[in-house]
Amino acid sequence: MKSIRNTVAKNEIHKLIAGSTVALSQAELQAATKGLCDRVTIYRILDRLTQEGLIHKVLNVDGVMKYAGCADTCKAQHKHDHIHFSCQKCKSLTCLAGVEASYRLPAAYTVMEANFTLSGICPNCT
Amino acid sequence: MKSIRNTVAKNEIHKLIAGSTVALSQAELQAATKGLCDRVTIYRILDRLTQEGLIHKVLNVDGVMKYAGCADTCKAQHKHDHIHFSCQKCKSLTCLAGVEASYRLPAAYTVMEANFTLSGICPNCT
DNA sequence: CAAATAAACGCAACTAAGTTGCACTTACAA
DNA sequence: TTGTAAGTGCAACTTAGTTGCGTTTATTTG
Ligand SMILES: [Mn+2]
Ligand SMILES: [Mn+2]
Ligand SMILES: [Zn+2]
Ligand SMILES: [Zn+2]
Repeated sequence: MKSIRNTVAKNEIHKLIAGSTVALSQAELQAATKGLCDRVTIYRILDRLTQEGLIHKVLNVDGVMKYAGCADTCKAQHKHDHIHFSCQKCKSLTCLAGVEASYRLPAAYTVMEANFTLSGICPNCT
Repeated sequence: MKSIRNTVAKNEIHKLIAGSTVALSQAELQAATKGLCDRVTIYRILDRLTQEGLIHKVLNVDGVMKYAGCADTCKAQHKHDHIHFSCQKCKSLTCLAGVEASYRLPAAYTVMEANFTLSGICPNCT
C-alpha cells in the first residue's frame, strides 16, 4: 500500500488552492510560492492532491489546466458537474459551485465526466 | 480590404473537415494529407476557415484544439452552443449538433461563449 | 532515539502544441 | 499579362506538461 506523505510544499499548495475563490494553474501557483519548490514538484503535488480527492482539475478555455478545491459537500461523494466561468478580461476561472447544466443526449452515449465552461465577463469585470 | 484566396491546401482541408463526422486536430489533418503542405500552413488555414465561418473550434478534454464543420443551419447565424462528446476509448470528438444544455447562472455574469464537452463512451465503442 | 525504506524532490532532458519572423511563391484582379 | 498582396515553407521560439535518475527526507519500526 503506497502511502502519501505530508510535506511543506504540499500543505502550502493545498492551502493556496483551498483558500482561493478561483481555480489556479501550475504557473500561478509557482508565482505565488516563489521558489518553495521545483515546478515539476508542483505538478506532482497537484496530481497527488487530485488523487486524494482534495482538489479537482478544470481545463481552461486556453487549454491550460487549472485546479480548484473540492467543496465540503464533495467529501460525501465527488461530483464535479458544476459549470465553470472563464472571464475574458481578468482571465479568472471560477467554479460556479451550485450551477449545473441539464441536457438530454441520445442514449447509447455513456457519460463519465462533464466539462462545462462558459466564457465572457465575470461580475468583478462588469 | 484584405481578400481571402482559394488554394489547393485550403480546399483539401476544408473538404476533410466538412466530410468528417468527428472533429479533427491539426495533427490528424496533417496525417490525413501526408505532405500536402507544412504544418504551420495547416494552422493558418484553420485560422482562415474559422474566420470565414466555415468551421468552428472545439477544445478537446486533453487540451488539444479540434475543428469541426459548421452546419447548414449555422449559415444563418453562427451559434455553437451544442454539446460535444469526447470518447475515452476511440478518442473521437463529436459535435452533438442538436443537443444543447440549459442552465441558470447568477446574473452579473455575461456569457459570450459556451464550451460544453461530455466524455465517456461513444455509441461505436459500446 | 536510530536505522531502514519508500515517498518526495531537484534537475536536466524531452515531447507536443502552437506561434512568429522572414524570404519566397502564387492566386487573382486590374 | 503582370503587379501585388495573400499564402507558403522553414527555422526558431514559447509554453505546458512529462520522464528518468540520483539525492533527500518523512515516517515507520525496532
Ligand atoms: Mn471533489
Ligand atoms: Mn458555425
Ligand atoms: Zn470546479
Ligand atoms: Zn461542434
